[in-house]
Amino acid sequence: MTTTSINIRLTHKSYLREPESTELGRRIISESVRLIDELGFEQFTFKKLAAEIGSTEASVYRYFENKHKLLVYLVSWYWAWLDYSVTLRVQNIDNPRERLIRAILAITTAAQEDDPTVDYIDERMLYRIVLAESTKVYHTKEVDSENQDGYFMEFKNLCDRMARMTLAINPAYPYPHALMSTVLEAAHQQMFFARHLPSLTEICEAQHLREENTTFLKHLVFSAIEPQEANLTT
Amino acid sequence: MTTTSINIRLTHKSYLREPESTELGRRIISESVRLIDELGFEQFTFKKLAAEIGSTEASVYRYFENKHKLLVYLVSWYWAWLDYSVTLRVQNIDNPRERLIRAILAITTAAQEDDPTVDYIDERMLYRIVLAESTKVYHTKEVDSENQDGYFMEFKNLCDRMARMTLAINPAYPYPHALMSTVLEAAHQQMFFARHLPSLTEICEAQHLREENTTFLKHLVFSAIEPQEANLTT
DNA sequence: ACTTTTATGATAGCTTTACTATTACATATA
DNA sequence: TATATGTAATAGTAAAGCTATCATAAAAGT
Repeated sequence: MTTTSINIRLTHKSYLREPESTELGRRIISESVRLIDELGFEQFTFKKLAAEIGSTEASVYRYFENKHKLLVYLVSWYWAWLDYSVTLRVQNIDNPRERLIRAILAITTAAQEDDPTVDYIDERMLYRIVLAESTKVYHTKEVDSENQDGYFMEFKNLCDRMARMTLAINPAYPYPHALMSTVLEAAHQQMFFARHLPSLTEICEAQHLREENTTFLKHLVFSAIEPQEANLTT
Repeated sequence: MTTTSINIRLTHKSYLREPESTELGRRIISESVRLIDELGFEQFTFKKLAAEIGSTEASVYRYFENKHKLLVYLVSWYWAWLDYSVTLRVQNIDNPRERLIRAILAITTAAQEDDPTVDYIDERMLYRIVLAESTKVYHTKEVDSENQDGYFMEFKNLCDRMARMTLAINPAYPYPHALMSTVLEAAHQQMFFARHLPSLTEICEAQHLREENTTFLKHLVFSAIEPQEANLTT
C-alpha cells in the first residue's frame, strides 16, 4: 500500500508538543476539529475535548497552552494546506491569467475534495471552522506579539503568492496584497453569509453556491487588475 | 443653547433596559467603549466595568444579559450611526457616481470627525472596537436565532443602501450586495491590517492611511461595476 | 400625604472555565 | 539495578459569568 505522505509544516510553534508525532496528539487535533465544528469555539473547552478522547484536561494542556493557541494551530494548518493546494493546481501552467483563475478556484473549492491530505484531519469540517472562527486568531490584544512569533505566516505566504500572480498579469496594479487579503477573506465571508445572513449576498445556498462565489471573486479580481477587458464569463 | 439631539435608534432589543434613558445606562455605554478599547473584548468583564463606574456587577446585568449582547448593541449602534452619516453625505447629490463616491468616503472617514453625534459615545474609540471586534457579533453558534431577532439589521440596511447605489449606476451588475458586504468588511480589515499585519496590504500607517484606503476601495468598486471606464483617479 | 412601583446598591453564593501543582506510573537508558 | 524521562491522573485554585435576596432611595400614581 503506497500512501503519499504529505506533511504540512508550520513555521511557528503555537503548540507545546508536536501533535502529529503522537497518537494522543493526533486525536487531540481530529477531535478538536469535530468538537469546535459542533459547539463553536466559545463553547469548546479542553475539559469537553478530554472527555471526548478519553483523556484528561492536563494531558491536553501538555500539547497546547490554551484553546486559543490550538485554534491558531488549526487555522494555520488550513492556510498552509490551502497554499499547498494552490501550488499544486497552478504547477505546469504558464499563462498568468490561467494561473490566477486556477488559484481562485482552489480557494473556493479545495476543501470539497474527497480524499484528505492527512487522515486524521477532516478538511471539510476544518473549512467550516475557518469560515466561522478564523478571524478570531488575529482579533486579539496579543496580535502584535503573536505576529512577531510568526503565527500568521501561513496566511501571509498565501496572500503574497496570490499578489505575485496578479503582478504577473499587471505589474502596474498598485494594491496586489490589499486586493488578495480582501479576496481571501471575502471568499470565506460570502460562504458564511450565504448560509447565515443571505440578505448580504447574491450567492445563494440553493444553487451553484461555490460556482457563484468563484464567478463573483474572479470578476472582482480581474476587473480590478485589467479594467479594459474584464467580463463575467472569464 | 441649541444642541441638535440626534437619536440613533436600534430596531432590535439586545439590551434589557434602554441604556440611553438613564444616567447609569449612559455611563455603562461610555465606559464599556473605553474599557473594551483598552483591554480587548476577551479581557473585558462586567466586574471590571462596574468597578470603573463605581457601581456593581448586578446593576450592569440589569441593562445587558451578558457582554456579548453589549457588544451587539455597540456594533449595531455604530452601523446605524454610519448609515445615518452616509445618508447625510449623499443627500441633495443627484449624480449616481458622485453619490457612491461620497458613500465610500463616509465609510472610511466618518469616525474621524471631531464633533460627536451623542456626547456619551466616543466615535473614534467605538470605531477601533468595530475594527477589532465587530465580526465576533455574528461569528457565534447563535447567529441564526440572533439574526431572527433582528440583531444585524443595521448592517444589512447599510449594505442594502450601498447596493442600491451601485444598481443606480449599473442595473445589470449581478452582485451588488456581495460587493458591498465585501467592501464594508474590507474597509475595516485593511485599516486593521495596516496597523497590525502590514504585509497583507499596501495601505500604510505612515502615509495617507485613509486616503489610500478610499482610493483602493473606490477603484475596486468602480472597476467591478463599470469595467470600461474604471481608473485609479476617479 | 401616602402608597406603590421602580431603580440602584450591597452582599452572598453558585457553577463553569481556565489553568497549575503534585504525584503516580511506565518505559527507556546507563 | 538505578535513574532519568515522558506521560497521565488527581486534585486543587482563581477568576469569570451569572443569579438571588434584601435594603434603600427616588419617582410615580392615587
